[in-house]
Amino acid sequence: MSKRFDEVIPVPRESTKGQRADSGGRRARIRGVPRATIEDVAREAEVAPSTVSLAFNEPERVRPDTRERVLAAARKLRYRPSAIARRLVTRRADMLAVVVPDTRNPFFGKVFQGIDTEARRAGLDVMLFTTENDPGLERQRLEAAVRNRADGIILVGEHRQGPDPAAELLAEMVATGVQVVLVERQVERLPSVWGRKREGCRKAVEHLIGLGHRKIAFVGGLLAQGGSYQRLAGYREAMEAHGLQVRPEWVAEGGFHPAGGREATARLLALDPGLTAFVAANDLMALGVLRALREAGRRVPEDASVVGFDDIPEAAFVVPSLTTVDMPMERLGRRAMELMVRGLEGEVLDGVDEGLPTELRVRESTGPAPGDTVAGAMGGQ
Amino acid sequence: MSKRFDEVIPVPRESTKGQRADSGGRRARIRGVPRATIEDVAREAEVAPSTVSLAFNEPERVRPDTRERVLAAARKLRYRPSAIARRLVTRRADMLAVVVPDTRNPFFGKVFQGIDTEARRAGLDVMLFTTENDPGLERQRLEAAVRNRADGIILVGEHRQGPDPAAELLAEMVATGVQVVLVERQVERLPSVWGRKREGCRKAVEHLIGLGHRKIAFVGGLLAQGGSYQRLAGYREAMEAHGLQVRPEWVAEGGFHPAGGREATARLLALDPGLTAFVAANDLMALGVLRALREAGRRVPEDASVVGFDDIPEAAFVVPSLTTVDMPMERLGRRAMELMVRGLEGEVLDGVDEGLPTELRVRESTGPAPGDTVAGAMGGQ
DNA sequence: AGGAGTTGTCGAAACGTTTCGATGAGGTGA
DNA sequence: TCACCTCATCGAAACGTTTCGACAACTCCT
Repeated sequence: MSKRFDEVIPVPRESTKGQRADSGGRRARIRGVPRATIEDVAREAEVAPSTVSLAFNEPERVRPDTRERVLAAARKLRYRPSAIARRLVTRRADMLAVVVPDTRNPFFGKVFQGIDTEARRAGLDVMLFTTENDPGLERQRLEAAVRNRADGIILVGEHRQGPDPAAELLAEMVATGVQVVLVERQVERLPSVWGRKREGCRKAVEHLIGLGHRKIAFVGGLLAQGGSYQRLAGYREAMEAHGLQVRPEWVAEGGFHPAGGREATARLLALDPGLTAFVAANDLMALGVLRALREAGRRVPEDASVVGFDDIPEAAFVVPSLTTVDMPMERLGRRAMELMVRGLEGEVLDGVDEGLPTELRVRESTGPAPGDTVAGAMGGQ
Repeated sequence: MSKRFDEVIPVPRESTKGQRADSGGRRARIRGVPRATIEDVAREAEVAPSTVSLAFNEPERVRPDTRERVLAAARKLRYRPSAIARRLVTRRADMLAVVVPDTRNPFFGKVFQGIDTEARRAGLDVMLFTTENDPGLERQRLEAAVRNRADGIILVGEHRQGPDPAAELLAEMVATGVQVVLVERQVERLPSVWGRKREGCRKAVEHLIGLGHRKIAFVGGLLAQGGSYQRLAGYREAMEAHGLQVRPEWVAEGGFHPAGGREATARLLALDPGLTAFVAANDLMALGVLRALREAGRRVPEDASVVGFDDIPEAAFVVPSLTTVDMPMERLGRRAMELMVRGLEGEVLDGVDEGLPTELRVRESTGPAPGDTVAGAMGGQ
């Protein structure tokens, strides 16, 4: 019966000019004792397969002694029901796909942790895909999610400006009943959870202004990687609200990592050595800012102030500890997952668009502007 | 036909004292136009379903015009083959499970990135499970992997001392043909990839000894979370090789995060204020060490030296930048995945046990021991 | 013109579950 | 004792693919 698989015919397949990326050449599957199936258990327990199924899924519907017999047989044969077969017939995967740009960034790691915690509680398994910030890859990964017939998909992370390249595909998925939830991303009509970055950044800038700073730079992320428009907008708002002009040479962009922050800051300082404060798009970049300042011979916070974004665990521990805007990362993940579960239960999530609050955490990296003795009185939101 | 799913009977299920964790209550599946199946495509293209299958999987075996017709039909109907059904019949999932302790730790994030990169290239999808360092949870997650009939499983991260709690389950998986690859973990006979932590730690300590330090502390991870035995062993080796006594009060443990490092260091300083150097089990902890030292009024590197472990991206950017041991995290992931692919192709990986080299990166956080003017001449491996 | 290969397509069985309607054994009330 | 109901179990169909052997239509040779 399983004869066919004992010796795999390695299919000629010589002309491997096949450009079908998802075919992925056949592999051998040689060794391995076959797994027990529901039929094996049924035979062992002397009942019908359907009874075995009942014993597992609706135990109250089978007589206690039968159930015990079935369970014993299952244990004896080390039976583990095949989620594959079950999926096929129930048309439910009990599985979702999570798509993130990059697992190296602690931000996504924490969001994922939140997702995973809730998923576990809901009994859902999770496939994880990374996109490397590449829209083409992102598309492929979304396709993979639908191939796998995931019940739902959580898409994390901003995209470059302009119409969302995934919008059409997402719409198709929704049409076929896949539940979609967005994190830190917005697409018309799709449920979304995000941190109030604009507000957070405004608070950060107002904090700096309150400390007497006037020449405040914004160190943003790469436009191609989602930029940091909301944060930039918050920066602008706060500056303008206080009658401060935003000079183009006060805004720089760099990769969302320490090196990016450092290089951007070096450029900024070259353009205007008079800058006294820096707002970075995330904490990793802020570390780069700190380093660039040190290399320029500026002390923090005496000569210059720095604010980060996210409040990663490291932020409180670097020296000087980082004033930063707390993004509720794990909560974003948990909340997204809660919505997902509600959506899967049939609730319509059409208008849902939740901005979770952000909080300014003042630490050592910000202080009064140099030469300014009247620190104070302007902060607050 | 799909009538059955239009209105889901919410199954009484009142006696939910069922301890079967994996049953996860039924959910509604209401909306959603049905997906096109291979039969729909066959009908549209006026061929048999088996021909559609051929057209996709062995295109050279169907006539070009037929193939074109099939592809056109598929495109028109937005057909996406069901990976589920395919899995059932081929008995291959083209999918693996990756099990990590915690995605918040950048270490695992980078390892995963390596895994994912290679997996994509091999056309494999990946399920990710986290264990929170809990052996019970780990077991559950492994069970989930076999339920899902993953082709292989990559298990990342150390376990507490003593016999590996997962060994038995892993052996069963191997017996049924699941390919297992371990990262930073060793179980008899299972292929494993790891960084040479002992050697790395020895280099770190020798570097410190070379700088004149004699009272060197080891700030290790929590025993319950895998401890850091290899690193501790390297520390011991180096100390003893240089005739330095290892005092019990020079070794402390804490959680693998900044706070853990800080608290452990505070304890160490209380026990022996004479310590001049600290080796931490990872960079996150090292940040905590730095902070604890600062809080104790010690300057780094003038009064005390600190070495971290891993070389996370932040390490080069904090102030002072961290001397640390580079763990080839992404490479660990990539290598594990390469082994996995070879294993899936039928190669026997029985004796494989690869220790990838680690490298000491000397930066600003280490310097000559206070009061020692003869820095030098003893470093090296 | 007839037989032997070759090529392209097809039908049916199989993969391992769940679910629905059917069946039969006991229990109950008249 | 008979009709009726309930309860536990069963058999068969279905889920959406792949694969194997069968088969017809061509091509090629003699």
